[in-house]
Amino acid sequence: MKTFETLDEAKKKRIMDAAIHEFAEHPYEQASTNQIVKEARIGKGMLFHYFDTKQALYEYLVDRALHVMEELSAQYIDGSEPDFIERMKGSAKLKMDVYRLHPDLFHFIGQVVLEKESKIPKALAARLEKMQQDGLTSLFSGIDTSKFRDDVPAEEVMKLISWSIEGYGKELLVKLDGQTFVELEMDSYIEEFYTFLSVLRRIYYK
Amino acid sequence: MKTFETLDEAKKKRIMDAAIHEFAEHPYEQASTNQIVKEARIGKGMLFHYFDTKQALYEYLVDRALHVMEELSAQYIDGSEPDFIERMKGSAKLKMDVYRLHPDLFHFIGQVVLEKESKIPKALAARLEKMQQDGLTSLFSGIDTSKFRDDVPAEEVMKLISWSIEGYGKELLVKLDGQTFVELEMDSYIEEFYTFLSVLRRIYYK
DNA sequence: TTACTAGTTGACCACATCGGTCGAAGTATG
DNA sequence: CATACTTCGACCGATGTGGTCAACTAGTAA
Repeated sequence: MKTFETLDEAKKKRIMDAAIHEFAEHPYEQASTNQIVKEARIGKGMLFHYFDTKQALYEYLVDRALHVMEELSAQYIDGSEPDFIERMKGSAKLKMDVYRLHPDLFHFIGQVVLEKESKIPKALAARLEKMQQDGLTSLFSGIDTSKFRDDVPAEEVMKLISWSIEGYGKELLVKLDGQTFVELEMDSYIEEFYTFLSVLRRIYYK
Repeated sequence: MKTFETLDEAKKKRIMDAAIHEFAEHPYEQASTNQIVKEARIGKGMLFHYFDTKQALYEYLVDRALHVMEELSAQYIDGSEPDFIERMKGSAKLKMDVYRLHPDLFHFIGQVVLEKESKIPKALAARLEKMQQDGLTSLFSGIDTSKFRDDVPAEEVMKLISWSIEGYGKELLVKLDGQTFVELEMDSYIEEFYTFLSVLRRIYYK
């Protein structure tokens, strides 16, 4: 790990991308260091020179992934915004940007969470749990529920809205699958998303 | 395969359950026949006596799975029902019962669909595709859209409703996770589900 | 030129697991 | 006792694993 940090950025990125990609697609035991060095176009020796063991590489990646998510979450999600849909908008944009900039990050973190017996030290596990916890509370607490229609419980309104946005996002991902994003196109998708949110507002707000 | 059909039901079920479970959790190449015989509590020799190869076992399982799904789909989904939510109700009940009676069936079929280069012969692949196609059309075509509220396009109303039901179902699964189902409890969940549907009706119908 | 260093490689190691085989032991029937 | 049918799991060659290490390269200093 000592020498890894001093590598030129391009090679560092190649290695981390390859490793995150591999760990995103397979659980820890099935993820192959052979596959990682092949995709990163480095010799096997180098990987074990930078990281003494597969486990050390894994923990390094989890740490970096959590770091990125922590930074972005703070940046995108405003816990003081009382309007539910407005807050969901931030969360949706967060997801979109993560998908664009770090396509494998969500899958990677997902795999870490799914791991049967946690492969990570307590300190990392705690950060991971905190992130999950914060993700929920920062979305659903401190919301001004008086704006919602009265004939459905506020709790249920929030669930229905988030399920709808989730479904919309999933459909969008399928539509975008494989497409290379030009910024201009992206803007039109965001436009469409905002109209979708206004529909939800019409349906679920007074 | 000749002798397999003549086994006593209990052993047959043990083997099929074990095999479907294994193929549901891993893609074809990673699924282990060793694991299957262990879980089914039979010797390895027997498995390769009933099915000559892993591939033959796999194809047999896909055929049986499709058979079950085809039967149940016909039984639960009424393509002539013009009310959208009513039709979704049938589909939701189908899913619930499959989860109860054949817990690994959905995952198994999902894995078959995900397989990069299809491991199944054309005849099976065609049945699989037909099932997926029918699943979509039988849910969304021939619906009486005049009942929907006018300020949102009918297409979008149907998506919103199905996303909401999907979210509800997923939450229910988490709640039920690990719980052993007593029929009585089950009824109360169905009751709750019907109230949920009536909420959706209030929201999305005129 | 020579000597030393730092970076890099992939053949190689012991081990595990894979799909599949097969000789032998067990059981039932005659 | 003999014959036939089940059943088992040790075993096979092939493949893949995380990790090592002798050897090669390129640059620098004397």
